[in-house]
Amino acid sequence: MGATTNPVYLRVLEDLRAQIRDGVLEPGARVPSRNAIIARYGVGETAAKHALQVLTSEGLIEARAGSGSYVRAVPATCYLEHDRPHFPGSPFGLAEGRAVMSWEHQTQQLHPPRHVARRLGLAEDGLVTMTRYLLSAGGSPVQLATSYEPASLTAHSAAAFPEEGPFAGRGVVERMRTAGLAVDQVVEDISVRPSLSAEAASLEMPPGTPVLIVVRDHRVGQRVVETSEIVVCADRFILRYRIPVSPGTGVLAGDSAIAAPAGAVVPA
Amino acid sequence: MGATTNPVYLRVLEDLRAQIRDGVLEPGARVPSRNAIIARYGVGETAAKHALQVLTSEGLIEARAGSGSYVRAVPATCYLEHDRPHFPGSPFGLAEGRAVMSWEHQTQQLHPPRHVARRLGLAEDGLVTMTRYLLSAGGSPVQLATSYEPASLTAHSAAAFPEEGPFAGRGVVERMRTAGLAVDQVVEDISVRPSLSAEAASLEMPPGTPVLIVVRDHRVGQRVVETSEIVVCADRFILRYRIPVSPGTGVLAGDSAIAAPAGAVVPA
DNA sequence: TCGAATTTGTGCGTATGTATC
DNA sequence: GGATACATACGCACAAATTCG
Repeated sequence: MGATTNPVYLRVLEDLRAQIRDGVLEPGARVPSRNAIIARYGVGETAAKHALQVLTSEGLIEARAGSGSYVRAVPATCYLEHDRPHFPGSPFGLAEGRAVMSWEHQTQQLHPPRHVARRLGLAEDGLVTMTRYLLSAGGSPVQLATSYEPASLTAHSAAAFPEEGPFAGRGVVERMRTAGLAVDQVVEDISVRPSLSAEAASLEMPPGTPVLIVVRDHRVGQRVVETSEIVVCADRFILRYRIPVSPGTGVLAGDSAIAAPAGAVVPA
Repeated sequence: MGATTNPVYLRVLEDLRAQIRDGVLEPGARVPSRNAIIARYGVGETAAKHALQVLTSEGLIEARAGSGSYVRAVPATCYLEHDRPHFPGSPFGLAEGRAVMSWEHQTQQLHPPRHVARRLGLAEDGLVTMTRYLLSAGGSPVQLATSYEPASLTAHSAAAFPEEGPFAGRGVVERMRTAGLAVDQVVEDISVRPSLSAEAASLEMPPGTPVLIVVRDHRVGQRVVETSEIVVCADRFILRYRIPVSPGTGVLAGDSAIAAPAGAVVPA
């Protein structure tokens, strides 16, 4: 029948969603099968199918043909603390100290994709140094990061490559300093999109489930000297920013701490 | 029939996706209807339906009942800058100065949900002051925020209610100061989940579409004196954090401005 | 202004292939 | 091999929204 009232599948969908959220259906637990849903909720096959499909596309359940649908075992959502010092390619580290973070990296020089060239303010034929990172903890992948910097900036310095030479793994700010560039601002843009299949494979997650994207620019004045994209699975991780509030002052100190005087707080 | 070879709907799906990607179907253009797909590709109704549905869930097209499906003209994703000073209930403001942000709010006292009580370190029967905000720009809703603070903290001060009296809209830090509480740290946790139907209604978006959740705590030492949840549509908005790098120093000053000095500022 | 045609949204049943147990 | 479950596929029906003559 048509939907004179609320759609039938919505009733099933929201009930199951609630059960998952509230832990009635624990991670790894089996979700009622199509036939079970038909019987329990008194709906048709289409509605049952549709509800399960939406839950799948939301990343809440995972369907295994021949077996059943299961609540996705989210390994206890993890906090990624901004600026755990410090891992190459990313300013985020695991909050739990025990989990050791390891990484692989791979650097090459190439002509960047257009959107990167635009971010860096580069000409068509400009060369960039691109470094890919895969950060893992306890054997399972956590973050994917891709960093771009104009090759011309560091070409003649000891820091031409992020992960080689005396400045390996020392961070963008310090490396840029050796090239005479004083980074004065970092901008991080946080967005969400469905994962591409390549990313999903690297991060060992089902393709299409949402990922958090952090695009981070290192700037010298208005000029962007490095830009990177950090990809993390959105349902396993929470990004945590800690913002100190200078105790002496009153007016919105907490909020403005992020935009104002780091000088007073950070040891020189 | 079963899928001995490639699924039928995939042929349709990938053809349409390619046409959208390559600009053959421009933003705003009409996508072939169900019947048109059936005729043109020689597939059944199910396949046509399924292909269109996947394109919809990927956000590539937008379906209007009675009219047709159209290539989605992405509504120019908007930046929400952290700490545009300053809007009640949220530290995020629109990057574009022109767009005026307006807000409604509503305050009441009640016994908080468990997860809030836990965050605030409150007993079972504790009372909290809850304020809901709906921030809009140009007539359309942008952010939904809910703030909780223990009623006992501000009960006897002039700042008992966030949006009344002399401290209306002055921000959490300043209001807490009048109650003798020196906020020294703000923690923001960023996560993603599918929108609940109530949220979706308030934000005028389709239910189930992912939303960005920012859980923000104001802390005095280890004690959380205010906690709030900010909800924004993940499709349309990008959260932007600007982090200043103190020019004098080298070692990751920019990054650590946000987290490292915690030892010096926050009492363990 | 009204009604017919179109299109999407939702719903039903059924069938086959294939993976899992 | 058999039972179960999901993926894909067909067709059909009706409600609600839109469009257009």
